[in-house]
Amino acid sequence: MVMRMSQVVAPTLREDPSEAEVVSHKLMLRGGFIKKLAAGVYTFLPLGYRALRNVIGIIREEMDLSGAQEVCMPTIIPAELWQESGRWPLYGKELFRIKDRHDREFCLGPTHEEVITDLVRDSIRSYKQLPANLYQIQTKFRDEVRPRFGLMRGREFLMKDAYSFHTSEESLEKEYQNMYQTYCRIFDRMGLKYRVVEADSGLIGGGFSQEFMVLAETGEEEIFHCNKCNYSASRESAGVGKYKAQAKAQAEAKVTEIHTPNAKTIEELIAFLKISPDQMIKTLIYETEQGAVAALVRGDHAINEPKLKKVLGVEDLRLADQAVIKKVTGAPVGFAGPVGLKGVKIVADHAVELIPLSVSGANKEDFHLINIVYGRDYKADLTGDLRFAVKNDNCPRCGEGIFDVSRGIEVGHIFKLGTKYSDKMRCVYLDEKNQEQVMIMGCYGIGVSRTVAAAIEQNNDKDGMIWPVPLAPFKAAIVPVNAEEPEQKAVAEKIYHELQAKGLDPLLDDRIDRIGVKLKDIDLFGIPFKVIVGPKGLKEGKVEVKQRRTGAMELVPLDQVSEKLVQLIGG
RNA sequence: CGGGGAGUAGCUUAGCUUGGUAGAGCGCCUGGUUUGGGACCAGGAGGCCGCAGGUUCAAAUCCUGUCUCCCCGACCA
Repeated sequence: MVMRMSQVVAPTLREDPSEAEVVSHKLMLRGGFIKKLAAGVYTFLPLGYRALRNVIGIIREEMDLSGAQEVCMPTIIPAELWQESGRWPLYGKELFRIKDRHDREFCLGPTHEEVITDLVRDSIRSYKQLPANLYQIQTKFRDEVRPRFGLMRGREFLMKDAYSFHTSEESLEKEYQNMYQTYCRIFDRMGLKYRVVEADSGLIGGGFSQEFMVLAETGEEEIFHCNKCNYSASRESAGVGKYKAQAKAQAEAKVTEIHTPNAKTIEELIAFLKISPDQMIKTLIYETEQGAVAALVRGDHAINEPKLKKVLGVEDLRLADQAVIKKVTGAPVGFAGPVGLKGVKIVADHAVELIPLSVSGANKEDFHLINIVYGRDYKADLTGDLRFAVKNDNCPRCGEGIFDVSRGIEVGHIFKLGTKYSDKMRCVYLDEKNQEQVMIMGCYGIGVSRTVAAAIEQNNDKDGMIWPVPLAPFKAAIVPVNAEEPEQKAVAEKIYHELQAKGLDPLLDDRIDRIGVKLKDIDLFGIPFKVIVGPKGLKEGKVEVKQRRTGAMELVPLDQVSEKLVQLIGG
């Protein structure tokens, strides 16, 4: 097949479409890579689909190499399976629910633990068939509350999901490491800069998990990493290490009640009392299955509810409403504090204990207390790490370094699921002793379409995308300065066929357009190399080879062009 | 789901306050002049002004409802 630009369906735009905000979204729309059909639902046009196929190809090759087997499961899933796993009522509105003509309930699969578990429990009976790792590359649906940023957070998107089944934790651990290595190879091959972080496993459940983050200034996620050791974690799960030297409280300063009319928020208080937020105690009243609790964090910190759950050992946690707050503290919202608080468990973040003289609500409308000393004026029933980490916090792993923060885009996530699904869905096998055992599972995802967006997010400039070679929709574009001039035309065609013969995936820009227009488009597309065929070069029997990323240009004799590109593209 | 904003040609948009023949730039088509980084001239095609009601002699414009899209927040295997 000859790829001639004059025939490629790529409706490019000179202006940014008003619907796009982030750079990858703008560029893909401008380059005619994708077209929106509905919020969070996109068509891939030829150029976009070529890039997507490159991503798919690398993932598929590496997954196959890892020993995983590809399958393809339905996108439409009967509700019964989800009821069996218990997720039907839990998953909420994000689950795209539909009914068939007989009023039977289904959902569009947002993830496929249920389907794969159903498959494996019926297909695998013996320990001799384990371990097994099955994967698919398939469209997923999540009715996101707010789809945004183009392919970054769509409602319909392409995902690679793999599920492994084991007879032991050791076997799972081995496969988990295998997947870890496989993921590293996948993202290395794509030429993307990424970092692996420890993460919270969220609704999918299970224990330890790691996320693969493509680094980009514009990433949605904050990544915390130690400047001394190799600890790195997502904002949700980053632990806060031990605090260093603490100032001793001045015991003589007595707790004093201050009238603070209308000052309910931290901002209002620091302005009113002329203090800094790190002197404040933020007191949040929560309801749990064990009753109400008062959680304390420093005024400049944000509470991390999953951490709070862990420290308290509760399942159910929600912020108390006004009535409960009034009952617990005796004051309206905004005046809660730990001093004199009775009848609720008090749980404090480590940082709160260390405030020398702190300020909090007085549990009395329009009053706050100052000069509070921990241990003298109140004591927490429980202390722990309750808050989101911030830049410069101490590393919990090595205790030496502090956190740097960078931004990234989550493109991969690997989990040890354990028996969460196999247990509920009775996915069992017979072991050597003829005993029935529940399979232990792992689960490994890559956001395939999101990876395309992430690659652009990481690699672009004012002129457009800059594809890493392995992902580029075309590796090289041959651009005659004047496509109507016979010599240029002939030379361009010849080079085109040479490159194609060498499997270099070239594009021939045969459009009858001014050179500037053609080059602008090719740059926008992010094609790594351009071969410019013009009269100046031809006089000396040469063409120009120009690199998209660096702008570097080299004159290359005609008979050496294909060789040169083989060398540049790397075969 | 809460707050904000926007729907006018393929794209970017003006017009709306103060109702009276729907405009521009880009792109597209034809002809000509050009031709090494988004050319120029001339001519042309292309609009249910998101949709539905209402007010009015008359609605892109005013009123009501509704749908869609975007942004911030909450949410996010």
